[in-house]
Amino acid sequence: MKKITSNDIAKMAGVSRSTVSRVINGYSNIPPETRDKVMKIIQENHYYPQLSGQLLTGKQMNTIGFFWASGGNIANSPLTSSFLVNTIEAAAARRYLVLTCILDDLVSEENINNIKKIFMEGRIDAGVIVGADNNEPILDELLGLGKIVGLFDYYHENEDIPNRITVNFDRNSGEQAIDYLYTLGHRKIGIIDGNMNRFSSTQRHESYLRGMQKHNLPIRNKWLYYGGITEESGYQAAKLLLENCSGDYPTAICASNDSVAFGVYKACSEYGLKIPDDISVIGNDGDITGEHSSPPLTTISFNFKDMFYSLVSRVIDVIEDKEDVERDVFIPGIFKERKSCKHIS
Amino acid sequence: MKKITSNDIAKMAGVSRSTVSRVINGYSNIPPETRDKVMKIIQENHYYPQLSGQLLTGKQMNTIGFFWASGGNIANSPLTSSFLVNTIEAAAARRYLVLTCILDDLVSEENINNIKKIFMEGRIDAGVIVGADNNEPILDELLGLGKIVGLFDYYHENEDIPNRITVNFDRNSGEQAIDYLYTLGHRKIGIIDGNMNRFSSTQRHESYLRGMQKHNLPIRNKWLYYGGITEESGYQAAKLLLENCSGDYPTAICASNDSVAFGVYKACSEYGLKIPDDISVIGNDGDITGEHSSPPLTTISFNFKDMFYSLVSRVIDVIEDKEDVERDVFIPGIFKERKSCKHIS
DNA sequence: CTGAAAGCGCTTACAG
DNA sequence: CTGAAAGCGCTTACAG
Repeated sequence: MKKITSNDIAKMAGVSRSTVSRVINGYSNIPPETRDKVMKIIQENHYYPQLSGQLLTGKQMNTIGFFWASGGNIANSPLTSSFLVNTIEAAAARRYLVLTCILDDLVSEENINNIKKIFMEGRIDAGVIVGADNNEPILDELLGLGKIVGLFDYYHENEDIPNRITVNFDRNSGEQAIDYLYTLGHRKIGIIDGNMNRFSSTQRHESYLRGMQKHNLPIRNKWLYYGGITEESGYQAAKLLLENCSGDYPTAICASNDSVAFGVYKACSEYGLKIPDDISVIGNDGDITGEHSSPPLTTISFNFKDMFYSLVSRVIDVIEDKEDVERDVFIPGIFKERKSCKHIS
Repeated sequence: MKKITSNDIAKMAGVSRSTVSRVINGYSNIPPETRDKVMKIIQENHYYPQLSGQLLTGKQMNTIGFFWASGGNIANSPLTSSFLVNTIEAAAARRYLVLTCILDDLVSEENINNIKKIFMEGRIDAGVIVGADNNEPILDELLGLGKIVGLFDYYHENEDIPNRITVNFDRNSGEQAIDYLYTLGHRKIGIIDGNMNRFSSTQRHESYLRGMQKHNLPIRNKWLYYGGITEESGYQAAKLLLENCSGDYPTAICASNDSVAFGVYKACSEYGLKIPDDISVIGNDGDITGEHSSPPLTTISFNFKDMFYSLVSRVIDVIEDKEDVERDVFIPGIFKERKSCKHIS
């Protein structure tokens, strides 16, 4: 099956390639009869202009890259796999396609070469990167080369880089959690942080501390631990906390994200502590699994669909040279009261 | 930032474009000094050959398309979102990228045009389509136009189309389920089918019937219902079954897939029937959620990762003109005994 | 070992 | 309204 070109169509229709091209691209100055004649031949022959030719004459790819930049399996968590799907759907709404790439990190030479190649050889008009630490050199390199990159959970203060687009979690969700616990009567509050290489985790950490200070609550090292992004990491951290506070348990624990909160659940259950009767737990993210956990997890929830739509549509705005595109957007959290926190006297 | 071309590199290095191209493509007849000189300039300038130029000289895209062809949200189920991830990883192992596309159906004119365009304009070397019914005209059209398409859960007997690659579930899992239930002493067995537009569902249906006949078990209409692919559909079907059999309950129910089985769980619980004490349930698929359901679901499990690796690697074999590529592969199920079936006397 | 030339499939000024 | 020509960025015979 020999590939058919605009030349072939032109010959069959008895016109020039220029005219074929004009018909395909909807030029107005083509008489209807010519147009119909050419279109008929095009359809009969299932002719589609080849991307290769179009690209060379300046056409865009209409494709954005989605890079999952952080080890672990994107598929295992409904939350993280929704990131990809949201990206695909947000792009489709603007008639863009998505080239997907799963990388274990942004550090190995092979991965760096891969991602750079994909950007540089003109395969994509822009890229969305998820799961990057806040200081990966490859990001600056891409940006320095003029590539448009959209980042989820990434932010640098006081830097104005027009081709860098970000979407982030609102930075006050920690304080929100503390306020709520304070209202419920809690004064001894423990904190389990997330992965401190991620922007959101550092912000939540600081926000927790701000909340504690505001209410003059003591910040005790024995109630403060580093977790991570997985349930396991939260479990390990919570076990340490419960083990090392010699019975002087906090009455509530703030978890930097919902996975960590589920780890806290597990550790508490091993220590015979009932949630929320013996200890209250509050999460961050709003993972749907928290609706069905027992008890259902009180959390600060974020609309990830909105976050990715915001990110992707601004990235596409920049591709299309729109003016006044907002570079950095923070999405507010929504407090979801469920059953994991209890009023104490 | 003006885009730099091989011409620019050639000038800077004091050689011809031909030589630059030869260096990039690793031709052997280049003296090391020339090679190094050119490479240095290339790296200093972050030069990457543009895909647009390479494509025109016959280079492949090294990209396969992943089309999710069936309404509903791929992200909601860990099972279905793993399909995409498995495809991406299997492709990456062969140095292919994946262009993803989520379609609600393969029927609307817009979707058909979209998918056809992606294939025809040379954006992808082949496509993998998941969730297609067994008789979508667009599939035959694509195949007829010589496009390489990989299909999951799709099969036509007695047809030899070299550019159609399939991977399917082994067709005896229904019989396996019946055999097992028979061994446990069950004689009154109900069946809830899946989406009968899918190849696997029809095969499971027939396989159940074969199993019943083999053991001379009665196939009663009142114990036989159509479900679908969702938990909700299984729930509705099971409710009908329990409602309409006037108390003459089957002692066991076969569910065409695990989601349907969870729907059966829900319906049984509403009817006050305990699993497995009052009624046994056996699924199909091996969704990990079945490990944690209560009771854990006995099922015929399939290794979806293997299935997608098999599919993708054979698709790539065909792209690369390898010989003797197996067109149709059936992956055997693995019986997973958990806690949802009980021995009865 | 290496350069000049042709060609891949398009689109777009340019000229008429 | 429409065709001939130039050009986009590469690679690959061809010739030397």
